[in-house]
This record gives sequence, C-alpha cells and structure tokens, in this order.
Amino acid sequence: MDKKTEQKKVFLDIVQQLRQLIKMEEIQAGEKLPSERVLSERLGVGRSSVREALRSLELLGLIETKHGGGTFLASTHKHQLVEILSMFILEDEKSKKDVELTRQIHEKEAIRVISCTGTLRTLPVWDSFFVKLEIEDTINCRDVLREIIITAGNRLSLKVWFQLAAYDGDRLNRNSTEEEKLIIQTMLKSMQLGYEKEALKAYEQWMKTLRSN
Amino acid sequence: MDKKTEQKKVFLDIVQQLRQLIKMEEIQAGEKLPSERVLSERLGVGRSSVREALRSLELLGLIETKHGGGTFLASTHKHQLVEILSMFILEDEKSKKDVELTRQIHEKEAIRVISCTGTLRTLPVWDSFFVKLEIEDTINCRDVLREIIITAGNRLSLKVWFQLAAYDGDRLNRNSTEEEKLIIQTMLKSMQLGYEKEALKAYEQWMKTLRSN
DNA sequence: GTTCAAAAGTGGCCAGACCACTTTCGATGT
DNA sequence: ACATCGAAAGTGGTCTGGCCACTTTTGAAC
Repeated sequence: MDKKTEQKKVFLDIVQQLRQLIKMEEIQAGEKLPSERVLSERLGVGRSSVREALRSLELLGLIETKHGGGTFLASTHKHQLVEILSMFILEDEKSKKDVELTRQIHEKEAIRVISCTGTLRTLPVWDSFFVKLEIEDTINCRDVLREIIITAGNRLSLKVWFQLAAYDGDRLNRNSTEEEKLIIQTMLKSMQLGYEKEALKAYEQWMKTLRSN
Repeated sequence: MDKKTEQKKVFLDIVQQLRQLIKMEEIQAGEKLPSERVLSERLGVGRSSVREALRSLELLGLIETKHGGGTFLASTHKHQLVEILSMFILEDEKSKKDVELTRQIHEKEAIRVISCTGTLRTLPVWDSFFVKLEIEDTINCRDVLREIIITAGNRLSLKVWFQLAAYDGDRLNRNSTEEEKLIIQTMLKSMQLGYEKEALKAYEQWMKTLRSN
C-alpha cells in the first residue's frame, strides 16, 4: 500500500518523509531541520528534489527558510495556505461563503459548549476581559471570537478556526462599533448565565451587523 | 511595493507571475500551461526555479502534471488545501477526543441546516437511500454521515469532515447494528420533517451507542 | 485514408557549479 | 582569561546542462 506513494513523484514522497522525520526526531516549532544537502544524502535523492519538497512546504508556511542560516519548522499559526489559495480561488463567491459559514460553525459550537458547561464563570482570564469591555468604548471582534473558541477547549477546533479566520481577516480583525459592543456584551452575559439560546441569538445578530459593514 | 515580492525568493515570484499568466491568457480549468522550459525562458529564470513553483502549486492541487504530457490547470474542487493542512495539524494533535468532537461539530451543523431548509425532501438521491434503509438490515455508518454533510452543501465543511473522519475511520466505517439503524431512521425522518431538535437528539443517541461499541 | 514507427516535446530527476549570506571557530590582541 | 575580529565552513538561492521516461506530433509507407 505504501508502495503507491513511493512509486512516483519523488518530491511528494519527500514531503511525506519530512513529516515522518519531524515526528521521529521530535523537531519542535522553531527548531532547525537538516540542511538540504544532508537531506539529499540521507534520503538518497537529488538536492533539487529536496528543494521542490521544501519549497512546497514553505509556500504553505509550514517551514521557514533563512538564507545562509537554515530551514526551520514554523509555528502553527504561521500557516499561509489560506492566503495562497485565496490568491487563486477567492473570486468564487461560493467558496468565500463556505469559509465564512464553516468558521461560524466552530464559533457557534464554542458558544454552545461554554453556555452548557458554564466554564466561563470559572475562568479568571475572563474577568479582565469583562473589565476591558466596561472601560473601553470598543473591542476587537477577532479577539472576542478567539477567546471564546479558546475557552471552549477544543484545540483542534481552534486550529481550524485560526486558518478560516485568516481568510476574511480584514473584516474580522477590527474594532467593534458601539452597537456591536452592546450585542457582544449581551452574548457574553448570556453565555455566562448559561442561556444558550439567547447567546446564539445575540451571536447571529452580531454576525448580521458584521456582514453589513 | 511590488518590488518587495520581486526582491527575494524567485520561486514565490514565479507563483505570482503564473497566477497573472493564467488570468491574462484566460487559461481555464483543465487547459494546458506553457511547458517548464518555455516558462523558464519567458520569465527569464532557471528551469529549476520554475519547477519549485510548479511543484508547490501541484502539492496544493492547483495544477496537475502528466509525465510527458504537460502541466494543466486543475479544476477548483481538486484543491487539496485541507488535506495537506490536516497532514501536519492533525498529526501533532494528540487528543483523539478533539478529533471526534470536531468531526461531530460539522455533522451536527449539517443536520441543523438540512432540518431548517428542508433540502432533504427535494433531493432525489435520498430516495434510493431511504429505500436501502427499508430493505437492508444494516447500513454503513460513515456513508450516512457523509451523505448528510454532502447534502448540507458546504463543500469546505465536507472536506474538513473527510479528513477528520479518516482518523477514527475504523470505528466509523462499519455497518450499523439493528438498534442503530432504528435510531438513524428516526433521525433522518426528523430531518425530513424539519424537526431539528428531534433529529439532533437522535444523533446524540446514535453517537452514544457508537462510543460504546 | 490508415497505420505505425521515428522524431519532437515535455516532465522527472540528478550532478555540479557559483553566489550570497550566516554561523562557527580559532588566531590575535588586550 | 577574555573579547574581538576575520577566515573558513555551512547553508540556502539559482542556474546550466544532461539523461531518462513518457506523450504527442509528424510523416512516410502502405
């Protein structure tokens, strides 16, 4: 079975083997990978093939390269595939909508989880957040959503969300209007009190105002 | 401004120029791109650099290559972004539980969408599915969930789901017990009638029996 | 007009070279 | 012993040229 992947496309095979190597040698984010020449020798392939694989991963933001310095494993939040893909596809309105909807799927689930389990009340982190909401006139939309997802506790969901949020980052990563701030406060209060339905309703309302801006 | 992209990383610049070329020459999905040697000459760079760019796009599924034939622009639905991402993101995600929960997030949303919009009733595909449920004693769990996600219509969500489902595939890709079959039928009926709450309840029940197996 | 083999075109892969940049390390001076 | 600094080694960036395997085109023979 594995033979299939080995049969053709050396560079694809190298991508696989790199993944394995990272796992085996427990290379952490930010740490250095073997040099192109070393990889070439260890894997028994030409350096150009190694480079094709590395460049592919670099385009995705999975690795970073420093001229003369080496190749390094990138931290998760640096993945850029979204930007790259948007470059090629994002004219497609349907795709754009799918991204937004999928992102919201994760946001809504996080709201549900928090409302049901009441974890929000117990987290000290949120205190400063609430205080900030009281003091400041406005707040960053993306930050609010991120905190919610983080609090929900599903790290994989968080990672997926990060990627999706990178798409319409401009629309999301901005400060709220005062109108929105009120909605957000309502939403958070509802979550804190365990009113799932009200929280979701406020969320939908927020998203509607977001779209219109 | 544009100078910045030109300054370093020839292969990244080539990716940009390829995008421009595709747009300019109105190359449609499935159509042929200039050969590596031609691109090399036209862009005034080495063939190896062109290859690094092309291989990067190939990894993303944006182009397809036929040995001896040429390079072709891939159709939109062949993009592999999610697959590639999951390869690196899911790998380091230790918690099986997170994978399962995240998968279910997408499944539940699909059920909600279908229940609310009533698309289930209008799709001829489902007729054969219902018939199969009547006739057969048992049915493949994974197939049921897949059909639901597909019907919901969010292609991105579907792609994410596919990757997640691949992880606990063994537990999912099997035939249902008779007990489960009844639950599934209840769920589908509820969805068809627009009873969102009942459908979700049946779903939760199904998942519980799934876990115990 | 058909058939089929040769030729041309194309991607797959490799080896070697040179450059620019970074890191390492040891000689030098204090 | 310590700091400084420059040479050497290491590394990525890119190009050239070559050979192979495969596909498409071409053109000659039928």
